[in-house]
Amino acid sequence: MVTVCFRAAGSHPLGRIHYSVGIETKIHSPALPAGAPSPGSDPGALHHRITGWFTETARDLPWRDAGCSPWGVLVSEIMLQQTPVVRVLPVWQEWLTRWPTPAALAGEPAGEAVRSWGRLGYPRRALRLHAAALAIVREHGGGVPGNYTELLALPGVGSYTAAAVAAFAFGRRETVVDTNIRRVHARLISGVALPSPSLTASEMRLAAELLPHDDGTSVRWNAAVMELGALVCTARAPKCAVCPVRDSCAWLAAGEPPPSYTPKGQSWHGTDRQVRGAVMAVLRLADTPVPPEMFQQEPADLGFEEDGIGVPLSALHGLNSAPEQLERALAGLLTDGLAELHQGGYRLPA
DNA sequence: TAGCCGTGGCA
DNA sequence: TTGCCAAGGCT
Repeated sequence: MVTVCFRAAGSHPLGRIHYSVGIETKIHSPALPAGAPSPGSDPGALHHRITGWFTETARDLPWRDAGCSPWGVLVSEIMLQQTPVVRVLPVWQEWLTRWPTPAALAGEPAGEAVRSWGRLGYPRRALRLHAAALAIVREHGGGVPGNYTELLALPGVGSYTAAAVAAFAFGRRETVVDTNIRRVHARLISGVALPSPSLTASEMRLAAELLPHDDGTSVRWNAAVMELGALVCTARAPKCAVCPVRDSCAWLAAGEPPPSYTPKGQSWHGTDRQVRGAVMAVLRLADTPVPPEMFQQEPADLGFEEDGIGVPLSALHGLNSAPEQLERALAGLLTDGLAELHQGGYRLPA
């Protein structure tokens, strides 16, 4: 029994994690949660219909091109974390032109990565991507590693990104689970409107169960389910009328029951995050260190040109009444390595 | 593990 | 207009 199950998980990095955590409970647990509905149709039919739909309607994205390097795929996956495709596209093109290899990025200061990150958001991702490039050069001879475990060890690469790069850049069979795939599984298989707030072990088991056994098919399946979640099975107003598996959907069959919980929104106005974002916008524009007192002056006095949108400078100016908030933001940026003190002013890391 | 971390489009 | 949401990761 143990031998059989270990062999089944052996080629599967996530399976190995489960094995090391607790083999008895994992091995003897059923493939599907006890109370969960069964898929309702055989997986082969789902595979055929969803991958067939993918072949016909998939977006033509540059990181899906056969000629795209593993580095290009890795950069895209980091940029796409919590960020829509349309905003990633132009920045990805610029990055791959400027830094076509990990060594090219590793040869420049981290601050250049942060600056060229632009307004993608979560700029610490730029910092981690730069650190990942350094690690790739130092520990992997300049080539993006191709297996899950080595990818997972890179800065900014978590379980999703490691599986995605191994699958999409190297053709490996991996259980890829992102927010799109989770939502498709929740509706199609489990019959609920939304997946649970955080990724659960049963979701991983379900995804592993649904994964086609053949390497190539599994890669297409991962991409196809993700695309289905992004284009059809969307969080708000899903387009069920054009869904290739609508007649197999447990959520539709159940009468589209509403979510069992209400997601808590992310606050923004008046938060430290807003101040951090405003400070970062100024630092990206500045070519000399910015003294702390400058952050609360009139935008025009900073000597920068408005960048056409004008949000960051005016937003920062409007925060005059919260000096302690600015202090927290600046201290946090220093701690995170997104800014450094130089000659009495703040600048991007050199 | 729950909280934190940017940004902008859209309903 | 306000709030939701987007190919998550880290502590």
